[in-house]
Amino acid sequence: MKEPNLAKAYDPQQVESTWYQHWEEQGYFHANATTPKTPFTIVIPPPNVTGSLHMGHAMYVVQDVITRWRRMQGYNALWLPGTDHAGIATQLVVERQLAKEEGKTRHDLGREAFEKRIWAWREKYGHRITEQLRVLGFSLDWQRNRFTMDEALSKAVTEAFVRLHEDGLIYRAQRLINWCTRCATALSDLEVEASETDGKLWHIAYPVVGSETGERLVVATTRPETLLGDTAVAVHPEDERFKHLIGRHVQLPLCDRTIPIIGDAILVSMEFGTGAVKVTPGHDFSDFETGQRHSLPQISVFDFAGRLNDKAPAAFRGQSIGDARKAVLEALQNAGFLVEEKPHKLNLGRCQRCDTVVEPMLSLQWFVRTEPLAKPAIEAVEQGRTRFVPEHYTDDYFRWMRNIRDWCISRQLWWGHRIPAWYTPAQEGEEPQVFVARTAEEAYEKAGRRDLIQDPDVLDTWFSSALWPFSTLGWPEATRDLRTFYPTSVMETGHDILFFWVARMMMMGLHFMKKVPFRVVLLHALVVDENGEKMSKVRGNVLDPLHLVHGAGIETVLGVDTSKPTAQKDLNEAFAKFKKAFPSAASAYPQGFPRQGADALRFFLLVMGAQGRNIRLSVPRVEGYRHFLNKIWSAVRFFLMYAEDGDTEGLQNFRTALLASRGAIDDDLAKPLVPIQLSLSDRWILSRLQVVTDAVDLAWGEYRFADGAQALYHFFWNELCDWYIELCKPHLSHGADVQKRRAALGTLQLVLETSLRLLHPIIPFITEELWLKLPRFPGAPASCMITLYPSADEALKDGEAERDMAVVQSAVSAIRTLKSTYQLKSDGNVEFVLKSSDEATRAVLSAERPLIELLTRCRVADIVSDYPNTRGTIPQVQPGLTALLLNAATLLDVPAELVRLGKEAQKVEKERESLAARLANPDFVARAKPEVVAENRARITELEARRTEIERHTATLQEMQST
RNA sequence: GGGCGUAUAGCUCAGUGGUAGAGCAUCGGCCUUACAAGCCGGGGGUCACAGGUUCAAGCCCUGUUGCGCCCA
Repeated sequence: MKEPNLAKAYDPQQVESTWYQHWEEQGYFHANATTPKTPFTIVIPPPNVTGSLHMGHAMYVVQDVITRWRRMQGYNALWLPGTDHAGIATQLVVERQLAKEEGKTRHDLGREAFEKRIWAWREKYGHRITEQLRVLGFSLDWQRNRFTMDEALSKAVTEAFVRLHEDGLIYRAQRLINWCTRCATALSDLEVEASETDGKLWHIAYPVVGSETGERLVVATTRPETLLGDTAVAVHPEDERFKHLIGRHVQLPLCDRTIPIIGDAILVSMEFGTGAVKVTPGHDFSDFETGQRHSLPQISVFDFAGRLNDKAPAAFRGQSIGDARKAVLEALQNAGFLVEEKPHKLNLGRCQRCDTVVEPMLSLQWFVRTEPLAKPAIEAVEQGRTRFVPEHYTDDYFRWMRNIRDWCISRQLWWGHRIPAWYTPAQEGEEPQVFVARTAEEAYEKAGRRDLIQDPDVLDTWFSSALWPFSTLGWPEATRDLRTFYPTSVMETGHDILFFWVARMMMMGLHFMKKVPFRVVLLHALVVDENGEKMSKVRGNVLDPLHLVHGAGIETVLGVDTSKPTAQKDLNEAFAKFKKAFPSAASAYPQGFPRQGADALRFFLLVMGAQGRNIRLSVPRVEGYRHFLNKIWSAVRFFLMYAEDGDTEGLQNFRTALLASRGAIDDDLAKPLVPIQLSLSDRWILSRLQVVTDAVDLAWGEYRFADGAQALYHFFWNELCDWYIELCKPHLSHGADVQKRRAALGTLQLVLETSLRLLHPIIPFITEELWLKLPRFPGAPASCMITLYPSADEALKDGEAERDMAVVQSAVSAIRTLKSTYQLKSDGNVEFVLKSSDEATRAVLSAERPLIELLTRCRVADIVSDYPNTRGTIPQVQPGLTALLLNAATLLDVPAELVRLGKEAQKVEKERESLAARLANPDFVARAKPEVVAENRARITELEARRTEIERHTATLQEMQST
């Protein structure tokens, strides 16, 4: 034994500070497009360039596991990194900075200067996110790092736009679109989030024109201010109350217009409100459609800044929409048109970015005609060329694709890809002509004139993202990368961007590349707080993954600025929110988080990311996985204490020699000169290693990461550490037999080395550190990450060893239970007899007696088939064997022992009865699978034996009690 | 309103028709020379509810309820 060259305890800081740079410098992350190896590609879902790391990015660990696994399996694995330019978000960030630092707006600067400003900002801060991805150990090929605003990718965007336009799949039209008054831009349907809001429902009376009875039609509305743009009132054509009014007109209150009463069964529900609906095609999507059905005019009464325009009556012009509502209601009230006002819950569309209520506005915008693009994208999934994991997302995909609406892609921003369309200058009474071209020159040529004006708008960021799987590989150029790595293998992302992104990549990939962009779409769970609520800044339930990785004081965790005078108050408020969202973390870490390390966080996310449910972030559980890493650390440390530096040659050949000795390698030269004498525990752990290797292989292949990670956790801790390491100790000690020592040391090294490789994709840092500490031989790879991923050796699977080991474990746990129940000392004087009627069991017990004694620190006095006089003993009856504590007369509390045995008997009897009932059922015997019947028979036999055994001891005790 | 997911130990979660499990927490005992970030042992369950299919249901089917998400 010696002091190993390894710190006593695992320290994530020490382990994680250097490896990443080394890996990157060595080029291990780089995929070469010219190797003959089979390519395996993942393109990263590009994080927002303005962003910083959040738990969603931490989930990229799934991609890293897949990539590292495939790389180790010998694939030419490419994981391509990049960021997107996040049009609105980035523009907002820089505008805010400009306002704060210089009190200026972007208009003060002008477009060109503002764009320069954003680029400068990007230069300064845009790399934060990529640095943070490195902290988590992600094996991204940084030589291929891409940004959606790169020259090449911008070219791809222009090319895609022009070609889609040529194909008739992009058009410009005046439509009702979603308008965010704060961001001052159009949005696509997806960027609008519906949120239930407390509002009111107003009943407003519209006088019927020419009614002799003074009849008034009362409509119900949640938006009275849009009344100014009404162009009809609709009732249900079957509604007996109003049927007679269809075709007549009403006087529009506050305006000197009359509007028709129409019958429309689609828009109007007779039960809702008053049964009459005002129709405002200029400000409501369903009204717009109604207007189309009835050829109604569209009147816009708001401008793009959210104020009433000159189409509204003079009294309201220039007011904000909110003010106008109050003014309209007041005017209606005064004029006697307001009938009723009651509370009402309504769904409001809000801007995804800034939460402002979105206004439907009539506007001239660019659209993608999606239906023809969706068709092949639907077929590709129907035919299985792309499949979803978990599978149920397939239905969501189909549903959305089959009801797809045209996609508004123009944005009134300054940051993004400028729309490649040029117009002739506006002239009285003439529509400007439109020229779509790759460059201004091309447009001039097409137009035959030079005084064209380029469209000021930019494209939706998601438009460029939709091209990501091929634009990042060089499209539209026919590059080597594109040939090699497209279609990509797996797309892994959160299910929240299935429509935003995945569906659109499918459409664009198929359109431009004629091949699906990816074969598998893996949709992971979202990371939520302990209550299952989505993390959001508003709720104050966001945790920064890096605070867990590096550790952080409570002020940092809560994001409180301690230099402010209100710091204490802010801290208290933030902590209250934190406590609500993360009760267990708040009680365990009131002062902040200790350093958990990237590996622990990775393990946690992977093991919790089982399919079909969200991941509730539990900091104590992350810590639990750090403890597991410490366990791995100390197990390797244990090995290093015994490993001898000079012996590496023998150990390097251990596996080969082992397999040759099993006949699994047909090579006499590989056979060891001295046979390898494996102990039962050696054979057992080697067999278990093969089983877990298979399990992991299966799990990764099916993208069941939780299963694989859990299997490895269980194997390493509960089999390798809890049993094998304890069992091999006597073989490693100084007095041990040299052959046994060699076998144990070789086995331990083999198992550790293989385990580290199996674990590497999950926890790359610690496995690299430890793997390199193991004895190495010349020619070995320089890093764990470029070794071969293990696969099971069939020759080392050993059913006999597993059965025999189960006997040993059963005996050990029987003795331990008694020891613990009776609080016996571990002074080596406690004696047991092991009893089994089965000869094979006794043989195993005899052979492994020293180990049983070692593991229990007790003496096994005898191993017998029967033990007639049990007076003065205390039994622990296990399946297949009984352990008897000897010389227990003084300890024995007869009534208490009777209770203990009684409970045991009850448990056995309950199970025996249910089995007996099952076996007594002729249908079961006749119809169940034969092996199940046999299993049940064997089990009932065993239970009966145990029952008899317990009854015998009970009888003895009762006899003792009565005498 | 439509769709999807989910309900299992105090908490977080596995469980792929055939003996209900893990981690954390809890209780008891251990500083046993790899690891107290540890070791050993114990307690803890009407598998949301109601029906059905089956020889057999936590698992499959139907319905109900709670929670979450998506779409309108």
